[in-house]
Amino acid sequence: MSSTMRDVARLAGVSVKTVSNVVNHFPHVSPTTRTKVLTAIDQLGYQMNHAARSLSLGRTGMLALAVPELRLPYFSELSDEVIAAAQDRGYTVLIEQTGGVRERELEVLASERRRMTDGLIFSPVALRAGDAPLLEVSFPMVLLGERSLHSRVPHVAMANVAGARAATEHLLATGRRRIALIGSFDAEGVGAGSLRTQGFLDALAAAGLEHDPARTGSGVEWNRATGAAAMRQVLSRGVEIDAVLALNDVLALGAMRELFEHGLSVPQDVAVVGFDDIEESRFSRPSLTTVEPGRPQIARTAVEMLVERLTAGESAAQGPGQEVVAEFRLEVRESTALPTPAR
Amino acid sequence: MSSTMRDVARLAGVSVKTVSNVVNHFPHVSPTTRTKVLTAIDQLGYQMNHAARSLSLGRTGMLALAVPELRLPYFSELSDEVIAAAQDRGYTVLIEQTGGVRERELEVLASERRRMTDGLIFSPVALRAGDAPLLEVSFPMVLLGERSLHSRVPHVAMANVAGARAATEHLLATGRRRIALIGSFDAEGVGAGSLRTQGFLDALAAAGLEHDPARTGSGVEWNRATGAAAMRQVLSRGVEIDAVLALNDVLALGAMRELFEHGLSVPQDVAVVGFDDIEESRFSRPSLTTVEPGRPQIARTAVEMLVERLTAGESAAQGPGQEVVAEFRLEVRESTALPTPAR
DNA sequence: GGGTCGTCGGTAACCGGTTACCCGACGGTC
DNA sequence: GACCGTCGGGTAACCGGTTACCGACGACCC
Repeated sequence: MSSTMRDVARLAGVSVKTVSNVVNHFPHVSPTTRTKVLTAIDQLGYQMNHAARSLSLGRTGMLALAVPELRLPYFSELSDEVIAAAQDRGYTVLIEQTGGVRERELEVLASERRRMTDGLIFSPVALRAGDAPLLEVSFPMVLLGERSLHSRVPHVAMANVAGARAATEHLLATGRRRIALIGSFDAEGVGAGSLRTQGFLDALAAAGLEHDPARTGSGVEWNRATGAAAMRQVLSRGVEIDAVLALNDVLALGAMRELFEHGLSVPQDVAVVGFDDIEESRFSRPSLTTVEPGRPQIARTAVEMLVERLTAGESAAQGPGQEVVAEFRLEVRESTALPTPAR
Repeated sequence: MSSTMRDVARLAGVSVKTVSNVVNHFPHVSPTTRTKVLTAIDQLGYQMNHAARSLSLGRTGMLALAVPELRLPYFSELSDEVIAAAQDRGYTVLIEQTGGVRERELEVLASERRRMTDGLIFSPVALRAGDAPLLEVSFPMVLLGERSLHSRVPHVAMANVAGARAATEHLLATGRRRIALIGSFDAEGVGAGSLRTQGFLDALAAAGLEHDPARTGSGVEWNRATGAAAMRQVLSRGVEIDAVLALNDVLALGAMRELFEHGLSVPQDVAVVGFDDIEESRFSRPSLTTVEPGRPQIARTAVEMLVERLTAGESAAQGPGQEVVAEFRLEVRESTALPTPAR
């Protein structure tokens, strides 16, 4: 069907080595020879066979990115950024979805696709503390997540505790005292949920306040529907609230939706804060105050760390479990605005 | 580093052919032999080298999906559905982004990644009528889009004209007469924009109405920000409106946001309809009436058509440019609700 | 009991690149 | 004019699977 390097070599009257030298931009090829080869390639419409190259080199040029779900805005935006960063370094990204389910997250580590990619950027959300040993894998991997889970695997973390704490402090600073917590997490989990909750509780404690469990709306899956349901749960208990901290933006958006259904206005009656800074939060009504966790930096850093491992050769193994914590920023928007003084 | 089929064969005391037979689930392998081989595989932790297999078989087991942008909800949801459908058939999906830019869409057709995948599901949005010949490619491809662009390439289309017409008729049926059109498109384009606009105009014409160009808000890039800007444009002209048809959901969401900024309420003052039925539209405030274009069916059908081409062998070339048009459904939600009669 | 058929498994060529190693040619030096 | 160093370019082995072809062995039949 398609032509091979041998065909090109024959047509150009050179050897396969020379063709290889040309396509790989090796030095030490005379201009005349180069031209001959390029002409032949053009004439035959030659395109390199990627499988053969991979087999020979022992690398595929692909990185895998494993995320819970692509349809969650945070992860689709993250994927976009990872793809861009990888592209800059000559890598192609293969996305895998785990559904945020522990079994499927563990499967990712042993998947057949590990043999199709040179390395993995893995964002687990359902693994537990006891799973740490399973992360000691033999292939290059960079984790997106919390330090609690892994010992010697390099990873890029976000400031979950500090971010949630800052968000909560912002609510406190604007006079709110009865803050609902929307979204929960697997008790054995070590993911963002427990850390963000920690930051929330820390801020309350520092202000001498205690969290009333009746103000917690549970929802392990973080999407709009569970956000709405969790909010409904809290409201149905008849407990008074003047603010909401949601564990992420989509939960917050679902919660806002539910508040409106109940005739409560944001931010006049209830202030709302999210976490993630997805694009939608800038266009919701009202726009959502949220924690920007440094997602572009996370994507870029993860790719850089992984590519570095890949190109470092033998020295790769020696590297200690590197950790980078991205810088966060609180994006204050309408959902936590104070009533105008004039009022 | 890792072990090969030869190693397994040696340890199991059989030949590579037998190992191959076992891992590929060929019949005619005695249970005892199978067990020996599986034990050896287990013992060595053998995993097949994917590149070698691809080289030998001449297929990679990967399908490419080229979309404008993953961060647009419509495409992240579509990607999820395509990945699921491909997985069911044993294929892995590689996502490529074109940014909705014509040059990059053309690049996709010649990309190095074509050699890494067995086929392509391509959703072009910026190609023009004159580009049709460029789509006569030598590799298996299924297009997501409009029939106007391609002659003999199999494709899966959505009912853009009929869907937009139904949406517009719904607005007319609820008494709206001064409908703004939000979003525009490349005049030379043949994408969804022109077709949806066509459906809109058709519906108006059928009702004996004419569209006032002052009610068109332009925005070629379809996202929330342009939706808001387009709405602002229309409102700033001082022209009266009682409804909005946006060319897709994110434009509609941006437009709603802008209407609120101007103190207009939806649906009391202005009714709004979108197109795509992204998940967010069910949770916006108010929830958005929209056209559900049959996206799951589109994803499934596209994968089925492509896989069929791939497995059909030589007969593949003979197939005529198959076309499937997905069934749409108008999802009526709050954004077009009639004021309650009691009022 | 010998021949034939069917089953199971071995051998080796092949997929299409990369690259270690080698050689030939050419320019420069004494 | 002979020798040496340098550099462009050729040959062939190798990456790790798949598979055409072939041989061996057991069962079944006459």
